[in-house]
Formats: sequence, structure tokens, C-alpha cells
Amino acid sequence: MALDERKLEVLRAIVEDYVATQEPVGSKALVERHNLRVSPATVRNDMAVLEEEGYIRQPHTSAGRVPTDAGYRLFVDKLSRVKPLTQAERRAIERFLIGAVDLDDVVHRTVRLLAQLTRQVAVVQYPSLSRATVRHFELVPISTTRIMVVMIAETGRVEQRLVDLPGPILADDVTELRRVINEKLVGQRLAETPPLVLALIEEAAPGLRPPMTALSTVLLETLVERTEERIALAGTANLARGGLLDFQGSLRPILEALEEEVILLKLFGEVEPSSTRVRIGDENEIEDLRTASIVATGYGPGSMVVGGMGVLGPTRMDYPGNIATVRAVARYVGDLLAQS
Amino acid sequence: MALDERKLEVLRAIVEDYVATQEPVGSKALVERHNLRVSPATVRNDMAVLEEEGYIRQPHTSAGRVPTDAGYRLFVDKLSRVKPLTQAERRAIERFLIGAVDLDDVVHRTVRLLAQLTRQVAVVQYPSLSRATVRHFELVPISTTRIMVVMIAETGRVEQRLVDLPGPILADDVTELRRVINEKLVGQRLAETPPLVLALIEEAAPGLRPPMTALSTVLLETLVERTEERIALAGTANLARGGLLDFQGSLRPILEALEEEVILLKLFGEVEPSSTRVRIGDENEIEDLRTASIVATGYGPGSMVVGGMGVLGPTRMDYPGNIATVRAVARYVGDLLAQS
DNA sequence: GACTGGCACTCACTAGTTGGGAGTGCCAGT
DNA sequence: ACTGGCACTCCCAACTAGTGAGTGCCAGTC
Repeated sequence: MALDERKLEVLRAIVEDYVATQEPVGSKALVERHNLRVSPATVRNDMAVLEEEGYIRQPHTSAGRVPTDAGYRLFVDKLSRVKPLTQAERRAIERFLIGAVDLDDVVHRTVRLLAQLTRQVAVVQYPSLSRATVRHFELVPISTTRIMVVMIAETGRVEQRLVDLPGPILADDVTELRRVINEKLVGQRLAETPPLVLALIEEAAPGLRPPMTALSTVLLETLVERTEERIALAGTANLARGGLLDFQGSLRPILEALEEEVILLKLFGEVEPSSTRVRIGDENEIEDLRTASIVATGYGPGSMVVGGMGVLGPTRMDYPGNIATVRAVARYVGDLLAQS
Repeated sequence: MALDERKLEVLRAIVEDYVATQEPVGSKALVERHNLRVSPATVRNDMAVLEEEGYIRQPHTSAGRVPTDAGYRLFVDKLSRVKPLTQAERRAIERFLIGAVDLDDVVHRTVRLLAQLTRQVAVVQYPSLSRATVRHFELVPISTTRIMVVMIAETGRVEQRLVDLPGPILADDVTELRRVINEKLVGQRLAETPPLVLALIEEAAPGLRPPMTALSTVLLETLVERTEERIALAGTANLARGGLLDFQGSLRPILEALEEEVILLKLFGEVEPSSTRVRIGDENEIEDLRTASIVATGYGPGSMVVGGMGVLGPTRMDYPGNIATVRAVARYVGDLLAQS
């Protein structure tokens, strides 16, 4: 059965009221607060249909209605208009991000900003290495048989690793190794470097084969294969708002899930370019997050995506507002990355 | 009034039972569980005295007794014997830390390990820059007017910053700058470098004064003065155990405090060499943490202290166990740092 | 056919009541 | 100095209405 205009309007009203008040909403209150031009009885009939269709439900007989996950989904897909940010919010974003001194700082500020604006838990993935390009490799001799490899990505991210060499090495040879490595790898996307790294060994002068082999092994292992992704988190205290009504009483599983970087990466790292993804309650694959919703989007300089960011909160959240905020922040950060 | 042997024994028993059961403990149960060789009535008299002295209290008339913060304090100072780690725990520590590939990884693993072993919130401060010594400075030309400065500390920590130069610079000049900087700064404790950095400008050849000035400004600003301290956190989910009985119902303030790095640094960063500090409830200066206790200690290679670590939990925590664990982990990590 | 007013019904929530029991303080006795 | 006994306190859990918001249904109206 198709839902006519008014039924959708009723659903929208229910979602909005419930999000605002956190209490099941009844037919009478609905008619009063939104100027639906019909009587409570009519609304009740509509509600019965909406419930039949699975968009709302009653916590118990003779209580008001509450949206189901499906209801939120419909609301997000069809009923919510994008809520443009206020001037104050835009200013807050700029002010917050403008003083960042380096990449770490940008990520840090971003995640706190998101948490503050949305009053939810915020998550920001550090610009992914595998999607970034190499700006420079630096080799720093620590001792005669030890070198520190420092990789600087185009996004500003820096990774370093110690390499033990098979034998002592001369300063000039280090310079040569540095030259070769940079010549071959700079400007490449990291995900595409493995074959190039292997080719490096061939490339090196015969005398430099052993140290180059040690180096390339480490490069492959740590910088390419084990592209360790990092995550920043803020606003967990926001979970404890709403006096435990959300999340059916226990924060435990949510907090646990939030500590698993792997889970967060799955949620916020898998973003398609320039689309905002909303996962509502049940739609989450992670068991422990079935009572939560997630708004995630990708970000990066220009149209490139180097990482994901977003917020996590109770299914009963302000979707239009949070979507708008997450998008806006992502765009700002993208611009910021494009500048540097 | 002096507390005789048995009264102290009673206090110890109360603390241990309360920590174990989370319920006020009565005289009868006490006599049964611990083999005090007296009757419940006698214990009641002792309890009355202990209450008078402020070491225990009754949640309400005709309930058992609960330790006060002062009671825990006395317990920690006088009554608790160090609880040696089990073989399994020692093995767990080793196994957990043995595979760490770099400093970040060490800190990461350590904080998770602590959270897991103590079942509390764990905090580890990254090895402090100001207390560390410089191993090497690297200058990486990004463009003709831009250099990236990379500082490698003895602890393995790496910091980097972009520097905009007043004018274009030649590769040879960069080499020269690098040489001078390293010559003067390597091996110094970072806290003592500011005068040396200023002297660098004098030191440089006249033609290199402008770029060196730009460099030293950044060095001072970011690497020395703004010695940004970092903190790793894990186990927040443990706060939600104990079903909200601890922390009088609201996790909110605790979670908020935990997000303030400044607060955590104050709590875990100010550690005297090789002493373990226990802060119990009221003793905390931070208002929001008056319902929590903290066990913190310093760590570092050998007898040096480069940072702090510890755990935070309800006042009702296993002090002897947590103290032992924190100490042991700190010692292991210290050894690890000494090796590298 | 769509909407409305009316009405009986359901059922969570609150407040008040009660009985039980764990625990206490006190006291007289050893 | 310690103990057994005893009256007392008072939290807690279970039960009992009473209340009211909200519903579903139905007959009536436009």
C-alpha cells in the first residue's frame, strides 16, 4: 500500500517530535504541535497504517508511537530536508580549524569540533596512507648498521621505522640509496608502490643490494602492506547524555566497540567518494551497535578521498542536522588539505 | 585514639570484602569470611570506633559499613601487602609487548594491556619530549622555499613541522644547516635547548642567517615551548561495568574529564621518579573525579622518567592488585625503551 | 469515501502500604 | 575485654489501588 502525502507528514512529525522530546508521541500532541489540519482520530488511523507498514511502533499498548529503524530510514531518505548550517556554526568551524599547525592537529581539532557541533561521538580517520601519494623519503643514519626511514605523504602524514642493515654502511651510500628511492617512489600512490619497491633492488648498484634489500623489506612490510590506519575519537561523554534511555541502558558494548579501531575503520573508513552514508540501528553489521546510528562521509583534497569521518549516536538523533554538519566539516577539512 | 591491631584488621577486612562484593559489609558476614577470632558483637564495637574516626560509614542506619576515602587511604598506606603478579600475568605482559614495532605501537599496546589486566581505564603518556634527548634532526626540502624539519628523540618519538623560508635556498645550504643544527643539538635534553637554538643563528654563516632564523623560530615554537604532550587511553568500557553503582550513577563527568588531555597530563604526567602515586576520591583536585581513584607511576629507560602511566577507576578498586600491575608494566616498558 | 466525535478499554506509572530481614546499638553477664 | 541477647531501625521488594495518556473502534457527518 502506498503511503499518501499526509501519512508521510505524520511520520515526519513523529520522528521530529520523538527526536526532540525523547518520549513516545501521541496523536493529540502531534496535531497540536504541528498544524496538521485534521483531527487526532484521523491521525490515529494514519498511525495504525504506519505501524502496519513497520515504520513506527508502540512501546506498549496505550503509549504513544516511536519510530522504528525503518521509520528513521524512510525519514532520512525521503522526508528530511537538508538543514543548512547557521552562520554561527560556519564561523565555529572556521575558527576551530584555522589555527591548526600540522596534520595531527587538524585531525585532532576536527574530531573535537564534530563532537561539539553534533553532540555525538565523533570519529575521524587519519588520511589514509594507501590512498595518498608519496612526497618524500628520508633516510637518517642512526648508527653504522641502523637507518631510520621517514616517509612523508602528500597529506602531511609522516611515518617512520627503524631498519637494521645486514652490515655497516657509508654515508655516501646512504645518500645514493635515498636518491634512488626518491627517484622511483615520489609522486606515486602508496597502494601502487609494491612492485616499484621490489624493482628497487634490481635498480641498486650491486654493492648496495644487501642494504637495499633490508630497506625494501621494511618498506613493504610496514609502509605498504601493514598500512596501519589511525583513528581519532572524541565526545564519548555525549553517550552518557540522554540518561541511559538511549542504548537500552548499557553503554558498555558501545564503548567497547568504540575502542576497537578495526570496527571504527570498517564503519568510517569505507566511504565512497563524496557520498554521505547513514547507517541506522539494525543496518549495522556490528552486533553491539544495533542501537546506534552512524553518519559517515569521506573527505580529502578536491574530489579525492583520503579518509572518512563522521558521528555515532543513538538512533534517535537529529539526522538532517548531523548530516549537514558532517558534510560541511568534511568539506572544510578537504579544502584545508588541498591548500597545504 | 590509636587503633589497635584488631581494629585495623577489621578495616582491612571491610575494604577487601567491599571491593569484592560491592555491597556494604556487616559484622556477621565479616566474622564468617575472615577468621577473626571474636564475635560479631566485638566487631561491631570496633566498627563503631572506626566510624567515629572517619574510616568507614553506613550508607543508612541498619546497613553494613562501607569504607570512606580516608579508609581506603589508610588501607593503601598501612594495611595492604603488595600482591605479586601471577606467572600468567607476567607472561601476558611479555607477550603483549614483545611484538611492538615502534614507539607508537609500544604505547598503544601498553595502554591496552593495562586496561585489560586491571579492568580499569588505562592511561599512558607518550614519552615526554621535554625530558628526552635529541637523537637527530633531519631537514627535508619540500620546495625551494619550504623545508620539513623532522626531530627524532632518543625514545624513538618523531616530531615534524613545516617551515616556510624567507627566500629560496640551495641544496648545499640545507646540508650545511642540517650539519650545524645536529652538531649543536644532538644529545641535548630538549628542555635545555632554547638557549642553544638561539645561539644557532649566530653560529650560521652570514648568508644562512635568514633561513636559520626562520628555522629556529619554528624549532622554539613547536618543538620546545609548545612541547605538546600526548596521551593514550583505553578501557573506558570498564567504567560501565559495576552497573552504575560506582560513580553515583553518571559516567558523564568522568568521560568528560578523560577527554581533556590537560587533565590527564596533570594526573599522570606529574610523577616523581620511581614512586607510585595513589589518589583516592576526594584527594583529586579535579571536581569531576572525586568519585574516582587513580594509580599512577612514572616510567622510562633505567632510572630516568620520560612519562607517566596508570589507571583510573572507582574508589572501590583493587588497590594492591592495580598498584602491582601498574608498577610491573611500567618496569617492562622502561626496559623496552632502554633496549632500543 | 474521508474525516470526526465519542466512548470503552488498556496499561504504564505513581503513591501508599505492608512484611521481612539484615544489621545495628546497647546492656547485662561472664 | 569480650559475648549473647534483644529491641530497634529502616531499606527493600511485593502488592495494591488510582490516575491518565493514549489507543481502537464505531457510528455519524460532510
